This record gives sequence, C-alpha cells and structure tokens, in this order.
Amino acid sequence: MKNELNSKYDPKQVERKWYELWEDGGYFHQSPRSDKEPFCIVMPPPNVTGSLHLGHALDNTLQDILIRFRRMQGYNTLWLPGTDHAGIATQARVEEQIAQEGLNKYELGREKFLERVWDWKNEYGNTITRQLRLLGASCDWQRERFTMDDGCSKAVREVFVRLFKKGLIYRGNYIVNWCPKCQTTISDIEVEHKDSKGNLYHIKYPFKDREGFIVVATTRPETMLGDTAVAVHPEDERYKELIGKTVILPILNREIPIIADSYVDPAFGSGAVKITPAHDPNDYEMALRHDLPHVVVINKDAVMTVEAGPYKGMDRYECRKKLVADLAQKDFLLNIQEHEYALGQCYRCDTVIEPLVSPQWFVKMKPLAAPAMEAAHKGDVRFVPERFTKVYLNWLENIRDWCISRQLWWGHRIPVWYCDSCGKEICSMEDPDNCSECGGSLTQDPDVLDTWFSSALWPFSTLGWPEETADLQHFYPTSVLVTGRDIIFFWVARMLFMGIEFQKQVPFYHVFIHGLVLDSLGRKMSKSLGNGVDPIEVIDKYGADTLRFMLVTGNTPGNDLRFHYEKLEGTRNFANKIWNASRFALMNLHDYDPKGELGSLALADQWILVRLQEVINKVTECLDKYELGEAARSIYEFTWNELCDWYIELIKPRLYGKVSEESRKTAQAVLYSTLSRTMQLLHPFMPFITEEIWRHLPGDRGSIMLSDWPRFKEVKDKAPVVKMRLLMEIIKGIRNIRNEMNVPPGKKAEAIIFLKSEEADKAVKDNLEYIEILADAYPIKLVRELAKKPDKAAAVVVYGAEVYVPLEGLIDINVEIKRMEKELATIEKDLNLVKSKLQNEKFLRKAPKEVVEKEQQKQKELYAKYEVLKERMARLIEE
RNA sequence: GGGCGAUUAGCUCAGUUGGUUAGAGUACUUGCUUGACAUGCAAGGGGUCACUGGUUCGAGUCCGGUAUCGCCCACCA
Repeated sequence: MKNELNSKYDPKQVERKWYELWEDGGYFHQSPRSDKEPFCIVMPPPNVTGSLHLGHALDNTLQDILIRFRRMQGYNTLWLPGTDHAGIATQARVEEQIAQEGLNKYELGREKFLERVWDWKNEYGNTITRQLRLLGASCDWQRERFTMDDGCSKAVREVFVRLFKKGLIYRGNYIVNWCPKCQTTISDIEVEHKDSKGNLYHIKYPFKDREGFIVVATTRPETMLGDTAVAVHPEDERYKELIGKTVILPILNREIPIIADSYVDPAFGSGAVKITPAHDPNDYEMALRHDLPHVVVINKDAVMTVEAGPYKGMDRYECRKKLVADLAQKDFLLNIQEHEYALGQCYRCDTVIEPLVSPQWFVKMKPLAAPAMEAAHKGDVRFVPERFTKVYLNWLENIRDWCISRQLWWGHRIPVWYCDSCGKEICSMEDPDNCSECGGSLTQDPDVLDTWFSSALWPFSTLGWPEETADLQHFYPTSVLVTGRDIIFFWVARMLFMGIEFQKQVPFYHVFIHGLVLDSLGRKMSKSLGNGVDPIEVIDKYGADTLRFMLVTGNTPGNDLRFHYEKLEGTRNFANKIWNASRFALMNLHDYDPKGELGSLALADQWILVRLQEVINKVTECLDKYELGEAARSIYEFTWNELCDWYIELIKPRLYGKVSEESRKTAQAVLYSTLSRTMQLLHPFMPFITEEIWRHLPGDRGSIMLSDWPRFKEVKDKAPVVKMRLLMEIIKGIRNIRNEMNVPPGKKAEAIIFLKSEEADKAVKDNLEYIEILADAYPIKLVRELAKKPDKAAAVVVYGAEVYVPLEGLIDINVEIKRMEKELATIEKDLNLVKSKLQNEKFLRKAPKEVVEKEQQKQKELYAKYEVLKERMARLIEE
C-alpha cells in the first residue's frame, strides 16, 4: 500500500481524480429496471446563464448528501440534473451581446436572434454544470436535461394543449403587470413589493352642475388623466347625496360620474377614490362591476399617450411632476401628504411595474389549486420543516389566475394560431398549415410561456413524459424535493398542481426546505452589496469537502446560515485531522490482513465499537429525518473526540508492538474497521477525502460511494462504556492536577488510586496502562483499603475511586485548597438540587421509575464524593 | 394589516416526542517541537437559555403575553 501521504491534506490532489473516476465509471447512473427500491431527486435546474453561488452550493450539497446516503443504503438512486432556459435572463444576456455589435434583436429578426441564443447556450450554458462537478455532485449526467430540449418542449406543448382543451388555459384582455423596461408581462409573484416613500395628493374635482368640488386622494396623480369615475362608499353620509352626480376632470375637462362601491374605505384619504380602470387593478375590477370605460393614458414604454392631452409623449414621472404643478397653479391641488406605500417593482430590473390592460394567456388556478392543497392536507406531500406547509397553503388559498404569456422570443412559443381571415383560434399538438374552418392562412401567437411553466413539469418531463417511459414508472413520484424557501411559490406549488393534474400523483413525497446563505453580518449576498462569496474560489482554496461540511454543520432545516471564513477554517482543520488520523492508521496497518484472526478485545476496543454502533444509529436516524446538521456534528465529535483523542492514543503501544503480537493484530483490526465505517458515515458529507482514504486502506473494496452503508447492530453490553468512563475520569483528574500544580510535562507523576468496589478495582487494574499512557502517571499504586489518606498530595475524587498524586515539595497547599473548594461548591450545589427532588413526594410519586432511579444514583455518587472532599478539606485547613 | 422565524458563553450556532451537572466551534488564559496532525495536544475561565405569566413532580424545550431584530405575504387609493 502506498502510504506516502503528505502531513497536510491537499484537496487538489484528489478531488478531480475521483470525480472523473466516478463519472466515467457510470457510478451516478442507474437503470430503471431494478428490483431495488427507487430513490429519486430531480435537481432544481439552475439558470443556464448562471454560475454557481453559495445558494446552489448549499442546495446541491444537501441533495448530494441524501443521494449518496441512499445509494449506499442500497436504493436504486437517481439524481437528475439539468438547466433552465431562464427566458428573460438569457434573452437579456444575448441582447447585450448583440448590442455590442451595434445590433438589436429586431434588426436581427426572430429566427436569427434565436439562433444566437442557442449559440450562446451551447457555448456558455454548461458553466454551472461544470461547477457542480467540482462540488462533487453525484448526479446522473447521462440523464441531464434542459427545459427547452425536445422532450421538455414536447411535454410543455402537451400540457398546454390539454389544459387549453379543458378550459383551464384561456386568453383574455385583463389587467396585468407590465414591466416597461423588460417589455413583457410578469406574473403576480414576480412583482416585488417594496415599501417606498411617496406622496398622497389630494385633488379637487369640481361638480358639473353646482359650485364646489369633491376631493380625491391618489399616490399616482398622472393616472387621473385616465379617470372614468370617482367612487365613494355607498354608506358614506358625507357623499351619499352625490352618488350619480357628475364631476369635471381637471385639466382635461372630461365629465365623469360619481359612483358607489363598497370597496372604498371611507376612512382612508378623503373617502373618495378616483377610478382609472386602465392603470390600476382595483379600479379595473370596479370598472367591470360598473361597466366603466377604459382610457389608456400610459403606453408600454411608460410614456403618456395621446389620451393624456397636453402631456402626450412625456415619461410617466415627468408627467406627474408637470401635472402636479399645473394642478397647483390652477388651484385644483388641495394638499400633498407624505405617504408610505408598497411599490410594485420588477423582480429582475427593479423597474416600477405599470399595470395595464392587455390580451394575455392565463391558467385558471382554482381548479388546479384545490387538489394541490388537499395533497398537503392529506399528507401526500410533507414539508420539512413542517411550518412551510402553512406558507404553501396560504398562498394557494388566495391564488389568482396565472398570467403565462411573455413578450419574449426565447422560450416555449405558445402553440396557438390565429386565422388571418376568419380569426379562428387553433391550439394543437401539431403545427397547423392553414385554418381548419376557412382554409385561410395562419399566424402563430408571438408570445412565449413563462419560464416557470416548463419548470412546473420538471419532475415528469425529465423522466420522459408524455411517453410512458420506464424511468417515469420507476422513479415517479420522486422521493424528495430539496430547495430554498424563496422558491416555494414559484416552483414547488406549481410542480405540485401540475404533477397532480397530469400524473394523478404528487411529484414528490417530501419537500425539504433550507434557508439562505447570508454574509457574516447576516445580510443577503448580492451583487450591489458586493458581499458575495464565490464557492468556486472557496473550493479552490479549501476543497469541496470543506465547503460542503461547513455548509451543513450547525444548521437546522429551514434556517438561514451565515458564512464565516473562521468556520471554513475550522472545517478545513477537521478534514486535516481526518487525514492525519488516517495517515497514522495507514502507517500502522501496512501489514494488516483483513482476513486475519481476531484476538480478544481490549477495553478500549470494546468501548470504541460500542460507541461506533451508537454513532451509526444516530447518523442514520438523523439522515432519515433530514437532520443533516446533527448527523454531521455527531460524526465530527466521534471522529475527533473519541476516535482520535482517546482510542488512537490508547492503542499506540499495542500498535508499536509493545504489548503482544496478538494485541497488535486486534488493535489493527478494530482501528481498521472503525476508521472504515467512520469514513463511510462521513462519505455523503465529504465524498472526496473519504474516497481517497478508503482507497488507501488495505483490501480492494472498490469505491466507497458504492459500499454498503454501515448497518446498526445494537450492543447490549454497555459495561465497557461505564468502565471507560471511570478510567477517563481518573485520567482527566490526574491531568488536571498536573496542570494546576505545574508538574513539568516530562515528569512522571506518582499516583495512588483507592478503589472502592470490586468492579472498579478490576477495571482499573486490567487497564492500568491507559492511565500511564494518557496521564503520564507512574508508578501507580492501587489499593482497596486506605487507612490514612496521603498528605501532601493533590486529590481527585470520582465515583468509585479516589486518586492521590503525592507532590512532595511541588504542592502548594493553597492551590490545593482552592481546587477542593471549587469542586466542593459545585458538588454541594448539585447535591442540594438532587436532594430537593428526592425529598419531593410528588416527584417520587409521579416521575417515571427510571428517572427517579437515575436521581437516586446521582445522589449516591455525589454524596460519596462529597463526603471524601469534605473530610479532606477539613484536614487541609487544619494543617 | 396578516403570517413566520430568531433571541442560549465575547462571537457564530447546536440542543426535534419535557427528565444526568445546558453543549460545540471560534476567541480568550496557562502549559506543551508528546514517534498522525501546531490546520495539533493537555488543562482552564466564560451562560439568571430576551423578558413575563402559566401548565407540570420537573421547562432552554409546551402554552399565553411583551420587547427587539429579520424574513415572507397583502389590490386602502
């Protein structure tokens, strides 16, 4: 075996090598023709325009951990990767590119432009998938998909046509969210509401038939040019008699009616609302109820139309300024109040959304939402953590129809044609040649679908639907969806209702939600703040294993986590610790024969094997419950604090052959097996270093990622743990004395250990060398009787034993008294606590027997210590 | 306006059916070139678990309220 391992772990030496071997070896790929139980995750497809950020790194690390865990457990495991065509983002990227050539997309034409986008995608679109490989993602690249590949496009078409025929997709002229910059509609959830400071303008609208005016309040005065009514609450005493009267719209001098509608809140503003059906969603709704005309005063570029009269051609904000000035000058402006309100902005470019009426395509949501909600109610789909169920349900309960058409070129073209002659609307799976009604020529709807429309089909489109593929049958419904909580509405909810509609089954059983990766100050990472951390740089510097482990430790499902370099360094140190422990093991396993006979187990062997089983159990349970942070923590603690700090130290003399050949072989066997299993437990978290170590360990066992997950075997006999605890306490006690009393490191410390029971005596006697090795104590005298307690000695009292370290000349009596005082104080405190519990009748009556017994045992132990300490204190003070 | 989360050691966080003495990492103090590791070893200091009321034999953990911070949702112009 080649053991020339460097004393520092260098991830660069191993990561790429193993990834290539795994991928080339087809280890990530599984056939759907398997008797094994399937376990499948579809990867949330990152945008083709994207490069890996820490959010992706976290999301994919979590998925990879689950996948590697289940794969080792023997599931037929599929992690299906892919990318999203990301309509607006990608199109914008290419528009920028051609702009540098002095072109725009109209000059290029739709067809040519799309060619350019595909070129761009082919050239740059795999950046992120390359980066995912660096992270160690064990997804099946042979099944990699793209939301606009042939299969996904076919699924999109099929879904559209079916929903259309069912009446769940319709076209209508409704008010939508329009982004004047992106020049497209966006859906309700793509509008981000940000609190902003603005004004509430109070404007006088004079009556037509009499003196006076009614005052309306608005935050957007420029829209008044499109007003077609003023509304008041029907019960509002102030305005009751005005209902039905006519007012004159200032500036434009248009006559508009005063109407009554209970939507109006009499307590807000003046209690009278100007109604602009073409530019406000609420007003639009009200116009429907009252059959009011629309006057469009703002166009798609956010520029005032001809209807705006003197303001025609002005930008909407320029118009506002001018109009307010004009109103003031003509005495129509009553006053201006400062007013804070939620301003709708485009999620992509932050431009203020302009609501406008336009013919668009919609998905009728109520019929789809109902079964999706039921699935959560029935538990067919379960959110982890559970609290996100409410977020999901709450959104679906209040859902409105989903606007799916986008005025873009890059995306799935809406499969609807209009007859140029008779106007017939044709929606079909196959592109029609001419009108089925009149034979006239056809024009296809120019719009494309919302990117999320195709993402919504991802769990089944990627498995081959609409074909009834073996993959689909075997892997659908998928096992779990792992994603950030920011995407529950955009994606999770939509996949659920589409999955239920088209597969009659939920797309996944569990939704595992994680939080965001924040910067060290708890802020979101963003380009504008410049506080982003590039995971690829982190991998380059610290290794993928370190990044992965750091991202999952100390984190709980659904909660955000902060990124600290200190934490990264701590994790890097852990990787190095593992590396060196393994290096040590390898140095001592060069002649180890896995098939050799096993001698009798020493106490340390028995102890570490019990602990190993407990850790196997804990880690497996935690992974089952998606408590990845807890799982990682227990491996960390076991590896460092038990395996390295105690076990390896204890077996050194045996490995060096200082005890016996048989003992050496046994230590080798236990070390080998414990280290192997630990590496397996750790593998899902740190795939590279564990593979590297695994391959160096004796025996050719192939790849660790294909090895069998350690199976928990309960060890009934916990006596080794009890015995070890006694020895550890004695050792720690002596170490403490050495430190406090400044015993020079090299100097052996003499110890007298008074054992109070047969068992304790035996445990210590049989393992005396542990104390010698780890506490540097020698000679050690064991006694069963102690008539006279040693003077001029430092003492440590543990349950079952008293340890004395004679320190003639070295001992400072005052230091010793202080030590004793401190010890006594804590024991006294604990003892009082236990006593009061045990004196409490109710406790004795109501608490479970085990708990009472535990307390009694505790009292016994504390009391024994207390007695000895008390007596010793008295004597020390006497002197 | 509603909902959710957080509040535990100087800092960052664990603590998931209520039950040993509330833990870790980091920082800090002291001592160590100990035949894997100074990215290390040993020892140590540091917490009225935000506040408040309740349920319980027993609360960091469950329930009610308050405060501060953060996030999400929302068509009062």
